[in-house]
Amino acid sequence: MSTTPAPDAYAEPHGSGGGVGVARVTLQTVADEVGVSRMTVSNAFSRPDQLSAELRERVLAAADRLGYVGPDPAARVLARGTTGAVGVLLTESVGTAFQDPIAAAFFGSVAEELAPTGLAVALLPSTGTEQTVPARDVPMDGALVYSCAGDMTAVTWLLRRKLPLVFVDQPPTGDASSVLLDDRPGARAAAQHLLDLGHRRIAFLTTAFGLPDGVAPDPADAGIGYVSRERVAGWMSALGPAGAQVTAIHITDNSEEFAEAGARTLLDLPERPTAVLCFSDLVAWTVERVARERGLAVPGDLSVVGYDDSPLARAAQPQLTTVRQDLAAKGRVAATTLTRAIARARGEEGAPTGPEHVLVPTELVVRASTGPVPQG
Amino acid sequence: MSTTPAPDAYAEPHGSGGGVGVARVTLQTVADEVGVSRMTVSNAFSRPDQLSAELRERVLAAADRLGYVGPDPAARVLARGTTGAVGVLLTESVGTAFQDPIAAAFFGSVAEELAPTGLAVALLPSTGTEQTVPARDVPMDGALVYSCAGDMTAVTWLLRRKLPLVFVDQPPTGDASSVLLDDRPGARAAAQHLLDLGHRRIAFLTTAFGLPDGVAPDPADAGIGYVSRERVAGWMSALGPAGAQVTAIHITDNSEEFAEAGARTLLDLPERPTAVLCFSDLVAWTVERVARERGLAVPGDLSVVGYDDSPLARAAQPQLTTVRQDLAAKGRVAATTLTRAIARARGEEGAPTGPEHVLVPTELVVRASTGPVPQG
DNA sequence: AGGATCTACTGTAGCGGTACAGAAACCGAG
DNA sequence: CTCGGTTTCTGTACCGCTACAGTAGATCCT
Repeated sequence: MSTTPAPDAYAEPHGSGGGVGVARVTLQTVADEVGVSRMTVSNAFSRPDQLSAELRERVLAAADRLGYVGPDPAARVLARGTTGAVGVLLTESVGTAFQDPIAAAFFGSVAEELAPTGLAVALLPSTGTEQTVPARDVPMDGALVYSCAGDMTAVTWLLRRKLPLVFVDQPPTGDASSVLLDDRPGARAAAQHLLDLGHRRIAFLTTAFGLPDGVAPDPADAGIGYVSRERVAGWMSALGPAGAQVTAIHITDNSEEFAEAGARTLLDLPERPTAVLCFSDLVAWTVERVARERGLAVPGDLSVVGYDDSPLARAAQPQLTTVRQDLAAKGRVAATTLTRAIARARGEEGAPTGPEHVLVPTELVVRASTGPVPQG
Repeated sequence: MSTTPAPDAYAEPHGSGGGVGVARVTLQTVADEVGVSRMTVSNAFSRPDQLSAELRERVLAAADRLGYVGPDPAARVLARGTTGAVGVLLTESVGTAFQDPIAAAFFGSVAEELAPTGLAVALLPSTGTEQTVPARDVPMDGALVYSCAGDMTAVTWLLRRKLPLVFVDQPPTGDASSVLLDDRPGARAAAQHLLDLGHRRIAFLTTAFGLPDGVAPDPADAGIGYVSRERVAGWMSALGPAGAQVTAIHITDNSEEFAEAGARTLLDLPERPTAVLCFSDLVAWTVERVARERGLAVPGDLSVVGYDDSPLARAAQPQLTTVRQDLAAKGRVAATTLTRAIARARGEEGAPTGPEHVLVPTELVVRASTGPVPQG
């Protein structure tokens, strides 16, 4: 015995890649070990009711012994035809999307609602390499298109794949479903609130909602500025008939930087408005700050209205009058609308027979940043 | 000719499932149309250099005509062995993770850094259904484990799958890589700053960093409270030697609600501390608010130090002295560490030969919420 | 006793691609 | 005219799993 060379000496005769190539453990490996068919092992993992509890135990034990984790997800996806994941298509810059607490809260709510269904959420950057375009190459059962102004090529891929789609904060294309904020009534209420306080010289501070002059509107770009347009429409529906004197100031982006520039422009106006309707709480918060820096009182000299009712609205001094959107609800609705769209594509029972379009309500919240129009 | 029945009349002879079952368009369909092999069509899409430009054009045109979008992602994943996606394992509650601006900014940075590589990010809720456990069932090339205190079952799945893993804000297991915040020096500097201002009665307001009494520490739970422990260790490394009188107040969770309770406890202390070191800016911000409500001046009566340098730190009144962590950098590093770990698993050249462990620096930022110890 | 119905397991036939090793045609050089 | 080297396309062999239709034996009912 002692002269017998160690068995290991003969292992891996050709010493392939230095041990990296350990033959993979598959269903078959386990099946051979237990002495059953591959199908039985598959059932032991995926359909326990198809075999006796006793055999299942033995199979699972053998699998454990061999270090078999379970059916390979990739292979399972191919064989089953479902992926267990849905995509979320984001704006050009994913980072920006996450900086925005509104977007972040929305994603969180979506993921949370989806978790119990076992669906994972895949974030799809709309850009990609030449080689890899997530919207085209990531396996998924459906996708959420979230306010993707501009870059429509990713959306085009999703459409071509005929994936169940839900457009959020953006009008839908084709037979996709949609979840839109019912912005107009909320915006209208905010404007009416200012009118009721006696304001007649009112400004908007909002992101651009039209295309640059001379650019032909591309139908594929229908989503651009949709949200701003709706909010402006809501504001105007109250202010127009009342004959208020309206000044619109456009800011490039919903960021503190641009908001600050916009606020300065606003306060430099020869006939300074007595109230301002802002695209977001961030903008409103910035206006408050700039006004304070100039020694103007809010709401004494200037009433400010925000939008979203984000945490910032309550953190601001004075706390912002704003239009609340229920982000948690929006996320939940988006998630269920998507799962229903997927069910529809699969022809499941009880699934909707066509695309669904949901409006999420908005509501005016009056706090301390608005007050009666100053005398004189 | 006019007597010939319309060709359509004979289409779909067995009228299968009412049109739902339109035979799927695959590589083969296109290949037959063009009269080439399946392989050639595959190459037309995936490896253009393998065929003549002219033929490729014809293939692509035919594909377009037939409505063939491109190789099926699921099948491609199986055949190629790579998925084009990485997972991010989140805390029990995905929603909570996204509420937290720190976490949100981190994810954004990760996704942004990953975008150019064409990798999508899959959010893995650590829970799932009985049937579906994302950490086990989602195809991915690797994963980030982000501060997943407690629930280790999902992590266990990832480990068993032998996926390339990067632990973030949590000590790594096995041969996983890690990206940790270098909390101690920053925390130490914050504590030293208070000492330099003359403070000797100092409180901590932090999330629990130990296990409840009587619970045996489970090695698998090594990650629990890691961050708090590090910060406390940093604070103590300065305060201990200086002989400061330290009171630790534990809060259940890094939320405004618990922070508020903690702040009250703190201010009710018989011998009220003159300064407080907080686990986060959110906690510090809350302390400022509660102090203000009680008519205490910050920093006149109480110095407050935050942590993270989140946007809240600058929004607070007075602006918070805090310890900055560079979230964008942390995200970038986490992303590249993960791609390197994946490269290593694939045995690519230039890949690291072992797990990598990166420390992200922290830095004290002095603002207005700290001042000299009050006289008397 | 003789079907009808279950339960427990197996075999076959894909799912829709890609890798890799040819084979055939082409091409300039010796 | 032959020969090595390209370029261009093809055939085969998987990737690892699941759906579905069976088969065989056990159980039940009348």
